[in-house]
Amino acid sequence: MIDGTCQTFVSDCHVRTAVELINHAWDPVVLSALRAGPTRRNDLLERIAGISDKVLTQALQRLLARGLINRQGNDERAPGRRGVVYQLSPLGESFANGPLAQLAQWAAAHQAELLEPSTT
Amino acid sequence: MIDGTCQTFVSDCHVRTAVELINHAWDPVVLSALRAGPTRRNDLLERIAGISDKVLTQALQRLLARGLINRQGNDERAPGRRGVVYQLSPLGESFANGPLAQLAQWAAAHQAELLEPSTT
DNA sequence: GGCGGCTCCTACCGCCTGGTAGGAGATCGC
DNA sequence: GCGATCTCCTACCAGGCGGTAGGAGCCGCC
Repeated sequence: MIDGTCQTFVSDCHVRTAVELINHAWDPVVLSALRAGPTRRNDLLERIAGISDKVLTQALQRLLARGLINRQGNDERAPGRRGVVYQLSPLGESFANGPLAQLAQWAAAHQAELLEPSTT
Repeated sequence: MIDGTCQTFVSDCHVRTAVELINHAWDPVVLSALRAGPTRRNDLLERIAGISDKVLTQALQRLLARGLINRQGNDERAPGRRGVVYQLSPLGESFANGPLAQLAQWAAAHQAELLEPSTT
């Protein structure tokens, strides 16, 4: 997907590129949680409140693969290693503090106007 | 979901609120396509390139239900009515031109740095 | 050594999104 | 009238995300 069909200024295929970054519902939440600084996996599990063990692992792997976060403490994923710490990469920081934060701000500002399809 | 647990400034639960707006991959694409102005359904089908008939209908319904777009030309959805035109509501405009556009801009600017998990 | 905590994996299952196919109803043009 | 076009719906299906459960391997503490 997302071929080079981008005649319009920015918002035709780049939207899809952007959407892929937040397609997995939990990824931006993890990203946002990491804005507080380097965090261990278990702390993320407690902080994020609602995320499951597996989903967090997958989200971290996706974000790692995308280069949005780094892990520190081990060269490879090793079970049991305790010093493992995840943190935002410069790219991830730029994303989390830029568009992601603005998205959240917009949602916060317009939350009242948003008609939720589920709220009858 | 998204209860009032929002002790952190903006980016804990508002992120989830925001994510719900773009959870359906095609919604922001449709929204972005509507930035060009009021458009008929069939024109959207051609313009968006890749969207299927059903998905467009569903996306339009979701966006309508959320108040992000309006339809003009009929009071109710009526099969066959030709004058039906969809356009951004003020809320949708604020979203499409604000955070969504910035998201796309960020994606455009950092596209090269994004390692895609699928690109080998 | 024994126990618990931490990280990570797998297998299974349910739900939802998106794709395909087909059709209904209405309008327009001939 | 008739066909073409447009809007919208339904049914079915594949794939993926997320949740649950269970377990493996390693570490630190007692």
